Amino acid sequence: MLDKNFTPSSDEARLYKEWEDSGAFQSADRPGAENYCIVIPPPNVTGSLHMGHALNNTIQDILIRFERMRGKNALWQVGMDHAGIATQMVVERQLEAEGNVRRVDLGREEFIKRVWDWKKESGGAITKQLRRLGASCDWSRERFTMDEGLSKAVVKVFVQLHREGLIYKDKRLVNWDPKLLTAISDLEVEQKEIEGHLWHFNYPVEGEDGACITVATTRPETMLGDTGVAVHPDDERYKHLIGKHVILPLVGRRIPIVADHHADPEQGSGAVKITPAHDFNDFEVGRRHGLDVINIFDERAHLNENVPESYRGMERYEAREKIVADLKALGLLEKVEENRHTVPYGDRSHVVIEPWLTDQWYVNAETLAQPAIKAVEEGAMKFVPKNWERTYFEWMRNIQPWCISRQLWWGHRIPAWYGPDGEVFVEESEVAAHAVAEAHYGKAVELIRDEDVLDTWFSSALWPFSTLGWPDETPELQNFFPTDVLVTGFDIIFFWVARMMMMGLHLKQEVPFHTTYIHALVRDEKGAKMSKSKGNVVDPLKIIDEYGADALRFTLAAMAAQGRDIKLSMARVEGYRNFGTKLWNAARFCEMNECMRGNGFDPHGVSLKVNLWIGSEVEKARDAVALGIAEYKFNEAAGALYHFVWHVFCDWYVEFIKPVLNGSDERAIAETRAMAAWVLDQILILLHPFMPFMTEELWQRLGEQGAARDTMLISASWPDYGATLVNEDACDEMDWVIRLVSEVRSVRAELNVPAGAKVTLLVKDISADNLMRLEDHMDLIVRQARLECAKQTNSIPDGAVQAMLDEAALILPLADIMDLEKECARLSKEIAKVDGDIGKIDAKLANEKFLSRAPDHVIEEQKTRKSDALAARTRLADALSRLQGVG
RNA sequence: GGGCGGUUAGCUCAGUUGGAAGAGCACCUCGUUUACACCGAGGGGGUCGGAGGUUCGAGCCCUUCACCGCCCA
Repeated sequence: MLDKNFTPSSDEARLYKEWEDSGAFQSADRPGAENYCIVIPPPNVTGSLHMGHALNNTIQDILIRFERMRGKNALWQVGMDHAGIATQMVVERQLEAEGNVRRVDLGREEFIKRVWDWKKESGGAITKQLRRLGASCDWSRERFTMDEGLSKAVVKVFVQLHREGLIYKDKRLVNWDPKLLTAISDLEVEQKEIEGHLWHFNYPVEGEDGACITVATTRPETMLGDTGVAVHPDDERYKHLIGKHVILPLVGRRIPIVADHHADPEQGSGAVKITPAHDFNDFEVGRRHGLDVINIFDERAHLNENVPESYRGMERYEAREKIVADLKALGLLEKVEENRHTVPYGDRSHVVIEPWLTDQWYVNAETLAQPAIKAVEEGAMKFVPKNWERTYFEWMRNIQPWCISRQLWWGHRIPAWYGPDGEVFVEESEVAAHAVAEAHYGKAVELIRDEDVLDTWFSSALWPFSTLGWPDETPELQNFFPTDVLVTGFDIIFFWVARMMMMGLHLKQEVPFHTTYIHALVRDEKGAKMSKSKGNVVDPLKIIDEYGADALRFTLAAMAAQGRDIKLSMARVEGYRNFGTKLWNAARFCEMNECMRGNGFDPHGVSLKVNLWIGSEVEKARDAVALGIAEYKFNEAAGALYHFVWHVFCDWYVEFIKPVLNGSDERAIAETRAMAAWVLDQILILLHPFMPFMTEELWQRLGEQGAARDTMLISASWPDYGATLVNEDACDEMDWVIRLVSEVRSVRAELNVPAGAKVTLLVKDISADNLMRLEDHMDLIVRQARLECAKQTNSIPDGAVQAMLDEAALILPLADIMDLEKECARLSKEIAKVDGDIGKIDAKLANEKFLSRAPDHVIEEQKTRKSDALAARTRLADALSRLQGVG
């Protein structure tokens, strides 16, 4: 016997283990079956499950469980990325805490060993958390971007792209993180608006006694590296100064005044100082005018030997204060304004990024982007919802070289070796590099390997095929590549989707997946983005603890409408937990009533109208769920399930069959028991992708009686009913019964008829068909509407209440019980409503243009509605006058 | 500045090709009817952000304005 509730806390872990142990997560090698593959967006090895992961993986799990049940050979390829910067930071902090050891003290090899130790012990906490969510990924194929195989892929790709000229080394300004001491890519920089200042400095013009040009800057410290001043060519204020020079204060350097469109006459003073080594725009201006490039910072953003001695070694903000003070002392500080502007911050270090001139490796993204753009234009890869392709195009069409080298130790070390003269040899191994070098120099030479590692996203870009075994031509690669759908958030389109597209198309000549489903961002219930600093983070594991994984999953699915963010509310989670309990208790009802599954039971063979009807509803629900999932409209699929389970199965079917089960017709009882058990099984199957734990538990528990189960639910087949189960006659009939019961209940409630009072229902003017329906379903109508009896009549007793059901008048002789005043009020209200309808319809029908231009069926519909409304009005008015007569 | 999205019931949100405004929660009334009070029955509640326009007909299409959010400069 089932308990009153499902207990997630004790059952979920056990069920998950049973699934995993059974091998159900592994792609079955079903001969002839279609292949289906999703690669997980690899979570970060340092990460832990947040609400975004919960949504992302719930959706993937729904898809994979659904396709697995549909008989596909389904693989959910799981794994993690090595998160270069984040992981290195974690381990460095740990070393510091343990004994104040820095990574340089350990040396590269020992440090890397420590990282692996850390990974073994505490890395990958998220994989356990994904299990708690119920994620049915194939753990036997778990991959890590630093694994041997994936590393091999990375090296191969680097060497190949280098040979093709698509990877090259260049000296450019990079986004330098002076805390982490590494370059980072444009995407890892966060632009933040801050309240700052705009300092106006006067630079004396050479040879113009006392004349100055005023430049405005938000970064005074960079003036030590100025090599020019730019003004707009059309700016009348400065035209006469173009070509002249200024003497840079504090430094004494003679630098030119150049005309460049970069200078905005509207901004600041209209003249702008140019520091080519420390500003991306200035770098371009400097290049256009052949200005010197003077680097004034070291790697920690302290001033270096290229500045006057008194500033050397100073930290950048310390230098800023001193420079402002010194210029002020010289009388060259014109003014200081409040100024709101954006400043670049490192997304990991949270310090201000310094544009810095270094040698780095770059990918020629522009070339690789072309096929990736084309693939989306031509529909080889589709975004769902479609509008995200605009974001993709926008970025891809303006793509910049991708800086892929990182000054870290944790990651894939760049396979480049340098000879004594700096000649570079890019090869797949050190041995190969030596061989090539020997051929180059004519003798064996010592080679030094590049110290840097690759951006983590470089390896992630290969994920859809490297995890399947590439560059080896494995069976998995054959079967599952290209994969089917990528499920991710919009914030990852640039980081990952775009780069996978570029790499997939370049290396495999195919899109890595045909669909990218972009899901919502999960926000808090007020709509704010969840963040640690705001303290509004909702921990999915806490929700799982309190309500169970099924409730969380169903909530996320139900709220995953396309194109809108999710504001997570606990009330919803609770509501869907209740939904689960509702189903659980319906199962309990079935169990109590011995609704056992029959061997070889065929729902096509039932004869009772209720059973024909519920079979129809099951099929409709199945189609709605399948369509919703197939179209990535998870909210619609979830809504269809919720409605069917609660408001069709529980509210009506279960109530309808009670009189049958308590009756004496053995055949009807047997049929209904088997049908109820069958319907419940269908519910479990349809709901399983959304609520895997509870459905599996019920599947097992209910399997203890009746026909034996062939499989666990996770491996059960999505239903194919063959010939349709939809029986429109049965649906119409039961719909009529439902409307009849609802109408009587509504009247009773409005008139405050005590719930315990059994009343008589009289029907007048009922059609022969409906009279037959009334008689056929007498038991359940009487029970549901709480009637004494229901019978046909030709006359209306005094003081009776009336309602309409299609052609029939429903009459409740309640003279003794009802509140006369209330009934008059109820009737008046009804009449007013009908009058309102009639008015609207009349307005339409009186409109000649409507009659001449609207389609016939619309006009017919309006006419029918009008005659129905008039008939109802007559009835109601008649009923009202009778009552008033009594009163 | 460029782009994208949003504004529908107290709250959170659906609304397929334009043809009678929906759900969940909350609220109110009634109810221990043998699966379920994490429940049942019934009910109230919306000038669909504002203003124009197209149309016989607009929550839906067009124009414009307002406010909110996000992304990119």
